[in-house]
Amino acid sequence: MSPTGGRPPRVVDMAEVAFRPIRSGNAFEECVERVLSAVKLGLVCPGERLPAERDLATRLGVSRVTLREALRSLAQAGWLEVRRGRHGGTYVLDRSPALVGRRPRPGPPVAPAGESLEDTLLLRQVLELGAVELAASLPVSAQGYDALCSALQDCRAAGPGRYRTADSRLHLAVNELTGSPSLAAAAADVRMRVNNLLDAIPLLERNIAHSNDQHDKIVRAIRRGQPAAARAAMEEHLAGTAALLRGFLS
Amino acid sequence: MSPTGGRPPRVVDMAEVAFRPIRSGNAFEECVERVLSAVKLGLVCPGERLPAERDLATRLGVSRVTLREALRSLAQAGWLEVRRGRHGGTYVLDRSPALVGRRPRPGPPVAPAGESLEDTLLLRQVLELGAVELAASLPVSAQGYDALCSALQDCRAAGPGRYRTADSRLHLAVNELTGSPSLAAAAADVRMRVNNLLDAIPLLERNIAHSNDQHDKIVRAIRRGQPAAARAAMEEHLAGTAALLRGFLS
DNA sequence: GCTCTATGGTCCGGATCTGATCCATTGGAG
DNA sequence: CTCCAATGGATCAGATCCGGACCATAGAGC
Repeated sequence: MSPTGGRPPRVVDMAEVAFRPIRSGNAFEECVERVLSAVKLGLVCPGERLPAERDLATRLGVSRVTLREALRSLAQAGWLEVRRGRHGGTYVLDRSPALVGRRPRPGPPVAPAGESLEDTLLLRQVLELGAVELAASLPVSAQGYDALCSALQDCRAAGPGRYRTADSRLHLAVNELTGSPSLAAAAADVRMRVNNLLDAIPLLERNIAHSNDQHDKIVRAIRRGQPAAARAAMEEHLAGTAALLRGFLS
Repeated sequence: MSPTGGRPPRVVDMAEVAFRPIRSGNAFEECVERVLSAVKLGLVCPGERLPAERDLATRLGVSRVTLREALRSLAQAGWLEVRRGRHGGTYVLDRSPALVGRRPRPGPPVAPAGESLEDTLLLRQVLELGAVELAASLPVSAQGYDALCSALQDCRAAGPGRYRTADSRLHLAVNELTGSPSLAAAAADVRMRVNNLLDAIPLLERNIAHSNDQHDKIVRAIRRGQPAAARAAMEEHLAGTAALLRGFLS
């Protein structure tokens, strides 16, 4: 038996990992999720246009009919606007409808279980720490650094309503610096999960100021090529959010 | 006007990350891939039984009909054996058919592009280094340590035909120690990608002996709770495979 | 031996998704 | 002004997939 007196360390059944669900839902829901993520993560800014339906459907590996239903839903929900004609397309609206007209779901809305919380935070820690260390140990391209600075300034300028998006964009920019699409994709996924959790807790001015200072540190360390410093700064940054989430969701 | 000055510069189109394919193929192919992965990664050992069809189909989020087609394919290919009756089920066969009757694919079989190679190796580095560091900094349960030792010995005992599987099982056991299912799942995914790449290069006795020594180091560091040492040992271990792959696939 | 139970084997109606084709709208190019 | 190109809008036949029901098989327990 386990000699630990407290809570026994959880051992995960290996088959559980291999036989996890192939598809999270139907294609329509997946599309909504993806496009909404792209908007919430700041990958497509307000006023910008999404790829054309035919293009986007191909990229997502989904039929155009299915994609259109998803876009129509997001348009009805107030996230997107669809225009026809020569320079038509699907545009991201400025005002996020998240705070305006959200009908509350009937069932348990997101249900961020405590177990899932630690899981998400652990994965985030591994990915973001590894990525920032890698990014700081690589030569930074001028383009990459520009993107970083732009996101950094955007973070400072952003009000509370846009902070989560700007913050996400900065972090994803860091992950992109590694040059590994798979790493960036995994980081984007876990960031979306964290954002969903953060939606359940308030956004405090003090935390924003604190975060901005830490962002500065991180970017500075990357520019100077100091992996250890970058990692340490990121670790501190992540610990802040983690403590906040644990406090509110436990 | 928009509070953000201009359009943010993009080093890589971030949308590439957000709008990657939702589904890699049809459900049938996904099932084949998953089950085959579980076998190749040593998550289900030869002679063991897979979960019942109804159970497995539910776990994979797939209809039973679709799953059965996948299992039938794998049975025809010589990986599985299906038995009926009271204690029936789908059993993993002893002899891997990988070396026996594989018809060569017509098109470019796996096409491990150089770009994809670096991508995979980078993601693996981040995940496995982060995981092993985490595992060594956590109290190791008796169960977890047993699993680790079992996999370690299996590695030593395994002949060249079974080495890749035993090696994978050991690494996944390490990742499981973190207690994060998402992390373990991500690690399993990237390990499968690495294994597919490794299938294209020969397996040398010298490398096996070397790997076993490094495995010892890693497990020892985890047991003693030395994150830095564990990370260093794993880094050396991964560098070996990485160099091998770069040498053969460039 | 009989029955019970856990498993695989088979089939069908209906939901979902796809690929393709054609139409509608709009602003720019000539 | 006319035409064109790029886009969204709409529809349909067919493929894929799912949920459920029922049958077949074979070992376990009585």
